[in-house]
Amino acid sequence: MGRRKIEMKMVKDSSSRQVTFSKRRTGLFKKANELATLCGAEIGVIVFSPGGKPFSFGHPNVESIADRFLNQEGSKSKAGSSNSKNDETVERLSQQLDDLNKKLEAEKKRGHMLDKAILKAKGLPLKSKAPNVHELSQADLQKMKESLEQLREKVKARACEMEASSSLLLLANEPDIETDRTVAKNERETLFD
Amino acid sequence: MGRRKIEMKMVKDSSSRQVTFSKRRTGLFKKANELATLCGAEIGVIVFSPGGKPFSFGHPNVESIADRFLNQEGSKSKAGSSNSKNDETVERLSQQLDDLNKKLEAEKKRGHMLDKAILKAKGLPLKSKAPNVHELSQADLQKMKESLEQLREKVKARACEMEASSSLLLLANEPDIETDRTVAKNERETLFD
DNA sequence: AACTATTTATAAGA
DNA sequence: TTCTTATAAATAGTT
Repeated sequence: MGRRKIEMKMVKDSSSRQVTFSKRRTGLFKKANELATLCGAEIGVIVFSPGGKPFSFGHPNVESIADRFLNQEGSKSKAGSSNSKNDETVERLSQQLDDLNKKLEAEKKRGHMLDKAILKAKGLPLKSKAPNVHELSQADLQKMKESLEQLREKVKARACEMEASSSLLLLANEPDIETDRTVAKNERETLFD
Repeated sequence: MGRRKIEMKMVKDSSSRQVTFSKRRTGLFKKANELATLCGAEIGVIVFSPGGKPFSFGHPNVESIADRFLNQEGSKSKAGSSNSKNDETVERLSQQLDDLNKKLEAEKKRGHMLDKAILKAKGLPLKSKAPNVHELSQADLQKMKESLEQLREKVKARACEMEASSSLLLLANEPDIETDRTVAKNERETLFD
């Protein structure tokens, strides 16, 4: 695989093993997510690192998958009426979690591409003042302008959509949640440099 | 992937979806096995097909992994209540939700900044017919044009992702754009210098 | 954390 | 379905 093929046995060097673990765990979760998305499957993945640290991926969430799997034969029994409310809560939270996860994924992807686009743009010349500008037809320029404006609209629409759903989520679930500006700042302060 | 790249959405055709599910489930389990082997990790993977049929992979076995995962937190306090397990789950999910909400907030900021950049771009050269356009070289215009054309091709497949970055790419090439001083400085002051 | 040279995974097609 | 194959994706080694 990759730059070199590796033997399928325990990686000896502890440091390399940690790196491999991290990379492959990420890859595994991604694959699991793709399988869930493409096929509508419900998936739970639980990984304990060599150090015993737990990681998990779940669609819609690990707990429900694990429960369902473990109780496949035993079926449900002790269904007290006091549990039904909690069950509903779990179901609702799970759905919200799933939804949020999807949105986050989309946003992260977009952000990453944004980074790349900006880096690319920085490398472009732009110094020369061109005399041959007229070789592009006015029609071309008009087309470009229109496209740009369409894009603006789409971007705006998307921003609004996100804001709306976020607000809804907050209202429905955490009325007193606080917006964490610190996280926002820290996560992207090196973006545009 | 493969012969063609596919959209990351539910495969519509039921037959194709079944094939995809089968292939990717195999691939996922193989990856899980490799991770366990290479890193000495303990892994459990549970998959319910769209039809509700269960599949699982475990190293050393799924049950022990699932048990360990479900009980690792349940042991910390109130063990007497019959609702404790559900309560733990709710608590866990709530925490995840909270965390995700914060991350979404952070990502949303990117969208807002995009908006600001685009708003700033209004009243830029492209809007007024010609004068400022002459300051762009033909090569630059050609690049912009090509970017737009590439963009159009990709709109179908990646509607929400490419348009934003492409817009910014075009805007970033704009020599007359101003930075928005009202935004916190470590967020974007050096954006378009 | 980013970068590539390669290896793997896999979507279509036979 | 299983096999093939062209192409996309993952990733080992490196910086």
